[in-house]
Amino acid sequence: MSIRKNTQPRIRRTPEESRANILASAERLLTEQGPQTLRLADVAKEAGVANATVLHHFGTIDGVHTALMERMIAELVEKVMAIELTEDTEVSRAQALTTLFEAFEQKQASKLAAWLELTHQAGRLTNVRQVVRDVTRTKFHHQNVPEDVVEDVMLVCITLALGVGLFGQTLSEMLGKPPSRAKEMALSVLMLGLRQLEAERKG
Amino acid sequence: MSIRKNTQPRIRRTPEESRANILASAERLLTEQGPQTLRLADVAKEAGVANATVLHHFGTIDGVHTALMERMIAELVEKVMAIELTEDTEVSRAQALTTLFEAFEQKQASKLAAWLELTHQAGRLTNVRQVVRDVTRTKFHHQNVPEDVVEDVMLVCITLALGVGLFGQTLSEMLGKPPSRAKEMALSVLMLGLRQLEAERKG
DNA sequence: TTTCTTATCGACATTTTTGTCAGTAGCGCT
DNA sequence: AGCGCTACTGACAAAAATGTCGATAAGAAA
Repeated sequence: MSIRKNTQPRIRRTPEESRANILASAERLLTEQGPQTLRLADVAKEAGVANATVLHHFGTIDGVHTALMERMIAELVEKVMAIELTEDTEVSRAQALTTLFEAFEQKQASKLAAWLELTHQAGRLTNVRQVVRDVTRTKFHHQNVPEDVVEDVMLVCITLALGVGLFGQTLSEMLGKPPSRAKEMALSVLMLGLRQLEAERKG
Repeated sequence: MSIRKNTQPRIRRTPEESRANILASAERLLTEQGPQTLRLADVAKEAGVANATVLHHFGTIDGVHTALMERMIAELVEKVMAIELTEDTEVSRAQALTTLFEAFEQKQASKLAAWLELTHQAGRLTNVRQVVRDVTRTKFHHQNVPEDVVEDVMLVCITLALGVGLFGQTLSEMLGKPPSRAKEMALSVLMLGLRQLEAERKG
């Protein structure tokens, strides 16, 4: 006489699918609830699996954290590298900047960056320099501007994009303005500032 | 026959001193080790007191968090309000911006802000709007610029200051540049951009 | 000195979170 | 159908973190 536990039928995924499912849930938690909800039980529940299943695929909860960081970093890098800047007109530059801002906003890449910074894990971003170098060469090589000037400019753009991505919406709303106001203002100031910087270099 | 435990002599502080000591330790932990080290045992150890002592003064570990947030917020507000901008020349404006950047950098105010944002506690910053209003009125009332334009400008400045404060150093170093490079570049671009914005408004 | 208040502490209790393990069940293969 | 592999699970164990409590001692006041 066997006792029949009324459990749900199991969903059996490929290891890749299962890992992807768990990481997607973790990412949702990170961006919607904050890093402190990235606990074993929370992640497992969000993913709809048992705690032990998470550990089966990632070893420890820290393994989940690491894998999540790497996944999000890869996503972001891909997005940034995909930004088009074939010709450097005002219009195309504005578009590129807008895309950059959105890359740091969507998928909460800025939150990831802040998380890394606060947890002193920014060292994981080992390829930032390489990415910036690649972008400098591939997108700006047709300009006659020294590479380290381009890098300095990208430094400001990224810093501002991160600031806007992380704080823009909250700050805008705190001041009783539409949530995209910070982004818009940042874009304006950046465009004008960069134009002037360029003019100064030439003049 | 009494057993003499070899314990350190107790340090007895006033409640205010004790709270201050604990909060200072917590702040040190937050900025040097990250938010996840703001645990009861960590804070107590850093402050050199027993766990129970921390709870005696703050009730729960969350009480410590709250008190710390409030303390750091008050500090920051004080610093921002102290920024001088009597006359709006290029030089005085540059000084004011530099001071603003440093206010968000020192004492790790940007880390506090990121912590609040990530933990969805930004609502604690209830007086941001009031501070911005006050600054607008007291520091800019001599200008003939509409108040909400001033507010928009301050929005960009704060966003950028937060971005620089949180990510500036790390990003600069990742690109193989001196740690203050992001701040310097941000200042340049901001100054030029604001000047242009002003010119456009007038023209 | 003696008394009183209370900041402080160690020991313990409770709760939360992580990790282990042996057995179960889905699925492809023969 | 039967077999083998392994993703999956619940139950349990271990560790970590928070919080409670009675006793102690530092300092002020009588």
